Amino acid sequence: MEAEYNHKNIEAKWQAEWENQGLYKIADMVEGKQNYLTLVEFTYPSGNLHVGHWYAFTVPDIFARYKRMQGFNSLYPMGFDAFGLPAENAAIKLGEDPKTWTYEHMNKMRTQLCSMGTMFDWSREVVSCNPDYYKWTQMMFAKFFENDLAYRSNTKVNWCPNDMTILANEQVIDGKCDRCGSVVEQKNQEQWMLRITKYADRLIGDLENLNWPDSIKEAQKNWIGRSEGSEIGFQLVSDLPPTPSQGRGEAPGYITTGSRLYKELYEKALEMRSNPTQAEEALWKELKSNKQGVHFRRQHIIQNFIVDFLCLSKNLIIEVDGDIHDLQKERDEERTKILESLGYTIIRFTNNEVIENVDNAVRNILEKIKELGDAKVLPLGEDLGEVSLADVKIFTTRADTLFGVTYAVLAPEHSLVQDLKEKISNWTEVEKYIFDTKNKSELDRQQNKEKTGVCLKGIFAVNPANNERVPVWVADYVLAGYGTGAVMAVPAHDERDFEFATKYNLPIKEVIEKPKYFPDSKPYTEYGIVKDSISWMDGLLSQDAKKEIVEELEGRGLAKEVKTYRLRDWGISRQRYWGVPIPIVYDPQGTAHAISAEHLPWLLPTDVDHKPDGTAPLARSKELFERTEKIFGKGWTPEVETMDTFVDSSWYFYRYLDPKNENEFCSKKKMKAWLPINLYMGGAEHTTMHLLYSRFWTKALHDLGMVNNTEEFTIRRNRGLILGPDGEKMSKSKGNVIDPDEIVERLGADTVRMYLAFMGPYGVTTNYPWDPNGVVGIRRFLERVWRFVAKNVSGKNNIDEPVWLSPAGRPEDPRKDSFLPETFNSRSIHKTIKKVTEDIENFKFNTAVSALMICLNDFEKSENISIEDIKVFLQLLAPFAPHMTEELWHTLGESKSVHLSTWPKYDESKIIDESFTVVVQINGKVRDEFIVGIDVGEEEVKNMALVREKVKKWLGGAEPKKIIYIKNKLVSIVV
RNA sequence: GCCGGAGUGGCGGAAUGGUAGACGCGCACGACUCAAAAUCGUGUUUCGCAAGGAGUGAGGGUUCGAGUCCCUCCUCCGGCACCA
Repeated sequence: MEAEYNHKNIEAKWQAEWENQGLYKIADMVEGKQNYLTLVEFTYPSGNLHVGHWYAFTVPDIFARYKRMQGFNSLYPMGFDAFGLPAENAAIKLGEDPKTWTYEHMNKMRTQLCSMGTMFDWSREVVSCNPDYYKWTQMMFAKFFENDLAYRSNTKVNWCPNDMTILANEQVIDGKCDRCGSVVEQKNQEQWMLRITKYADRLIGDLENLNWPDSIKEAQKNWIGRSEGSEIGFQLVSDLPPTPSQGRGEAPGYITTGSRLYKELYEKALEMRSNPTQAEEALWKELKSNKQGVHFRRQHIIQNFIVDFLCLSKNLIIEVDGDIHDLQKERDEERTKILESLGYTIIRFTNNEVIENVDNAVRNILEKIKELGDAKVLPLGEDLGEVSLADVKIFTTRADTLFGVTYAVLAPEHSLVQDLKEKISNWTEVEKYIFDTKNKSELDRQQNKEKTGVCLKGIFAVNPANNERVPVWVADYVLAGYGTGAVMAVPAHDERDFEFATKYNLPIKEVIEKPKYFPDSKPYTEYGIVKDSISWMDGLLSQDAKKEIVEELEGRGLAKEVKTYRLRDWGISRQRYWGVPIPIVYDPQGTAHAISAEHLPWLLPTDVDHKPDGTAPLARSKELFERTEKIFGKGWTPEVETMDTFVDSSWYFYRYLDPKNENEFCSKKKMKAWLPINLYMGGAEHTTMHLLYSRFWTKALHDLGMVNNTEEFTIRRNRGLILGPDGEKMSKSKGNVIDPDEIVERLGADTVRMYLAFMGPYGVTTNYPWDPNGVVGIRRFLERVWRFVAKNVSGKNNIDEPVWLSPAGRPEDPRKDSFLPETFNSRSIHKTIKKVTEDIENFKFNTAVSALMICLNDFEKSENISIEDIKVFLQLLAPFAPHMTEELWHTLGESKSVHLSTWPKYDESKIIDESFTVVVQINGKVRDEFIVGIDVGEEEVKNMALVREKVKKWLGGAEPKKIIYIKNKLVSIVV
């Protein structure tokens, strides 16, 4: 045995030897062994291994090796996610063919990966760009198509102008392309979609039983974004002049809007607001700066009343004198003129009446209406005999605020906007607004959140709860893709609506108490008292109120409870070359047909210039078109788009189980043997992408009868990143990149593996900085192990007889009690077995390494260590440092691989200490400690504590009130 | 803003409600050496000569006892975000 640890020789030697032996070739089934599948995400053949790869692959390898030694038939597979943009872009840059580039880099990376000393079973390698792999990707897509899980749709898509392709929502980060960072544009385009939304509920529900971190579960739920609410029908009406003779006539009560009068007054009010006096301006300012301004709110409500009550009747105007703010006075003359010319009566309340108590003011108003007797108010839509132009469904989770609606908003893309353009008097303005919004990039939308919108003049929406007529706006703060693309705006209870209403001077109406009226029931609103501080999204309104309102409207067919999702269907079309061709052909009429299994794989053509120009390169393939016509007939054309690579990675793990199968993507038998996957370790960046897609894929395959399970990833743990020594993300520009090849060359793969395991707990998303000194510390440890074995073992490696390394410590009969000699070290090794085993189970590789270090420290201090103990130690170290331990294992006379040996078991009786340190606390502070034997009883220990000098001193003669004894730990004395 | 997670020495990090700082790095001193490196040994939260005191982001609370449990707040990291 060499005196010095030479990692280069050892690692090269054993990697070759293992390869020779086929040590890591794992059978599908082994008699008497349970299968255990440890999965890590297969890798992109970027062409160069970085520290991140080492962290991702070598630490889970420790786990897989440990499981194997524990007696499991442990599989740890690897493959290449070989289609996709980076490879393609790199190839283009170098003027190469993506295929050549990819295969070259895969070869290079395979060699690099082998240098890690992992137990990857390369006989099961999966390469997503191989036709015998993507054949199955295509087959699955075709099945999805036939079962309405794949469809073509013209939607707004995220377009990356640099990569010249569509991106999925998941691939847009902060409005930028997640690959190249370009600002993503919005574009309308046809593309292939997968109906992941159909699985939204199951994707949420099935999270329940997965052993995944809560953070991932929450993130997925969040991403899917289910919210439960109601869809409520609002009628859209035009503003035809009123026809007083029609309608319900006698029903007394409160109405607000409707009729030409409303229109006139509403517009007048708007004008007032858009062209305010100084006093009004001051008020708006106050509103904007002090959202909870009571003073304002009061006044504001009054103002709303003014607007509303202005419209109370055909011949009655009720007005609150607002001269305290100089608001109304100024306008009085003008308004009175208009009103009187229309033949209205004006009733005026003094400002004091209102300001003192708004509630009373309201009541007074109502009283006065009653007194007048003939003040008749007609519900809109009925009395006017207006024709409904259209129904618009809005989505809300706050149906309880229905009585606070003061306007409605349609998304600019909403189809009704186009449908009603004849009725919209300011169409030019509206059209321009829509055009402008369309051209906003995703980034613009996200960064510039100043609300904008245009009123659809000539159209009103009718609130079904109270038949109130409210104006309709288009605004891009309402998203076309969410809910129904239309909302009811309740500025008093929604911050966004509030902001918008404030900007455009729209009324704000607060619903304070449970609303009590519908057109058919008690006809007034309880506005209640405005409290001093009410927040915007207050929780004042109960679930009951919500339920009541929705039920009432449901009864009239105007509402229904619905669930809506943030999740969009998955757009998989890519206008790029290096991907799976979508297996669809179009007949001469343009109807899409899935390509049947006999023609799969539907090969990626090679006769194209694949430089991206925004159109699909496959469209330029003569061969592809000829092939299509040849097989399907004249006039048939191929689909020219390729698939998102997340499709490839959605099912790759199935293929590991049956990589050579030509008839099925994976036999059911093999699935049954290996699935579900026991452990899936990977990067946090896949939380709402790969992990979600893949779960969907499995469920879809399951529903099509193609796989057994609905979830395949039993345990998932996300890992963090390895940062540069400066604590920053590694990047060339920062010059903090650690090159693993260089470190492996200098210190060895075992050192790097073990250092990565030692950095901190695995399976949490903490990022750890690479410490160049820290890694040397691990190297030192391995050298110490080497020297320790070399020093003690030379010439004494007879494995039949436990060898006592120090003659002085040799006992009479080393096998008296067990096959392991009874020594201090025996206890030490048993403790270490326990600790390392438990820590690996919990992915706490760092403390497992620490336990091994402590064990070696003990060994070095000790006089006599048996060969058996050393061997156990090597076994425990083997998953971490597979090469070195293999070498030493053989040095100790073993002929079979240490990695095939059985994980040692500890003996509980060997771990128990004979004595322990009792800590004495007095009033919670540690004052003394002493050692007692394991079998000393509670009373005795307490008494021993009480008579100790230090304890007496601290007690100062005081009588203990209470003495608490914790077995084998402490005595706590309370005075 | 919402949802997760985390705040412990100079650093990475340890601690079933029971001696805070295991293990490693770094640093200091010592041994070996002509010397250096390597290696080995000793020490290393902080204030204090000591006895002793303080100490796990801040402030409260529960407890004989809190890094750990509860409440309020602050900071950092990750995810989502005009989602009605």
